[in-house]
Amino acid sequence: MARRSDHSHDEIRDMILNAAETIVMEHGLKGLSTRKVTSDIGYTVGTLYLVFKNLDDLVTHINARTLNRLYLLMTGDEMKDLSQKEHLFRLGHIYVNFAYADPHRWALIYEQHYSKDDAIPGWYKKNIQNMFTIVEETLKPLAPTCTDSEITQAASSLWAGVYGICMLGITQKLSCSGKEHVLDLVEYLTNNFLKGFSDRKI
Amino acid sequence: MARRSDHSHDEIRDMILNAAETIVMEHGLKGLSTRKVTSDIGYTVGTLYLVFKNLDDLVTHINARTLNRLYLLMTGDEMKDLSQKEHLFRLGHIYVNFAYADPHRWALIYEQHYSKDDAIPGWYKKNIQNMFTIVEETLKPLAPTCTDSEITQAASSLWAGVYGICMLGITQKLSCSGKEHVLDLVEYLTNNFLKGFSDRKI
DNA sequence: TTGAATTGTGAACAGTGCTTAATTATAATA
DNA sequence: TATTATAATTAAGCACTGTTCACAATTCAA
Repeated sequence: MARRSDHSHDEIRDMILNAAETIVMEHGLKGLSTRKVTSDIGYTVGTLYLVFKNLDDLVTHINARTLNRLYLLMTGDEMKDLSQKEHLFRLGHIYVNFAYADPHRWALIYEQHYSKDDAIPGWYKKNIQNMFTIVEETLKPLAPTCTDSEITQAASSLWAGVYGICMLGITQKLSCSGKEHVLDLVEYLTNNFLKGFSDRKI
Repeated sequence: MARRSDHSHDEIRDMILNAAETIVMEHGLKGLSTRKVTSDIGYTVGTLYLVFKNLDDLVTHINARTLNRLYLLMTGDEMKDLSQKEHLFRLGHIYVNFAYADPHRWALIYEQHYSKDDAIPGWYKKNIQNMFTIVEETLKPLAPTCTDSEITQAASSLWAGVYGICMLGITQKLSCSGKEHVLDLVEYLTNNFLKGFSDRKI
């Protein structure tokens, strides 16, 4: 049994996050339990509550990690030297591939439903917002006369759309749910959307 | 305690579905438990398992009801005498209003994640497909030269997009999540999509 | 009226999130 | 070095969860 000298507070925090992530990747949210996580790292339940407020809090931190990973991919070096249109299509491509690479971990972001009392932490909301901001920045050059609020609207609707296709694909609610088909759908949506978006008259 | 003469098998089935629906509407999936449902109708747990395979099966049947209700709205009388474009916008309008009228009951459709062993029942898959079919039928006249498979692709991507906007709106993951704003986003997506869809050259 | 068939129960099992009194190991002090 | 104080960790316990199944209650048929 682990004693306190074995690991620092921060080490335990990381160990819990890693173990929890592994469980989620293999068995989804359903497989995630406080006892399973802590026994996997050689501790007992109580320890988890010294580090995280509760299981929901742990999930929030897993999701923050996931969002950060996705953010890094969406802003990586391979995104340089692309036309703005190509840039947008690449973003969709990255998103779908990310989701299909680890469906459980990706879906966890959207499986967490906060009750009214226990609101979404502000710092976490920013993590979500960051993704939309990338899309906004990509859309801006495609319609230079657009107001900021219309850019926000465009990014919101397009990216929520990309999410929707991805989610219905992964949860088998589309007529055809393979990754390649979902990639096609995202490209198709983006393409049609862009035509309307670029050609608009103010 | 209820005795067998009190209610027929089918009556109990309906009572369970009604009670479960009420719980879901008020407290979401988290509030739904076999004991709560059955005690609400004056029975005990065991009875539920005489009527439904398990809790997942019950949820599937709640969702089937929800999808049927939505289907009726999307094919109702008020849908007649509309231009094809108006028809499509009206579908989006109905969908968003339906989701916001009972967020928990609507979200339940997408909260159910089937494991690989326990696949989605075929009859239930048809219920999902029906919704996409309505969209397909509405899109067809807007691009008469389209192949069936492209119509399917268009309906899938657009409607999954509408779903995505709705879900992120209801779960507070958009910069602005009010119903009116979500309605705007759906209209915006549909509008831009349609421009690309109608103007396409084959 | 008796026996068979059906209907419903509720205890039991193994699990869940979370709390907390008690215990143990370390660090600081005398 | 021995003792005390502090912090880390445990393990038991609470009120739940889904699911099963031997049993009891009720109805129907003979």
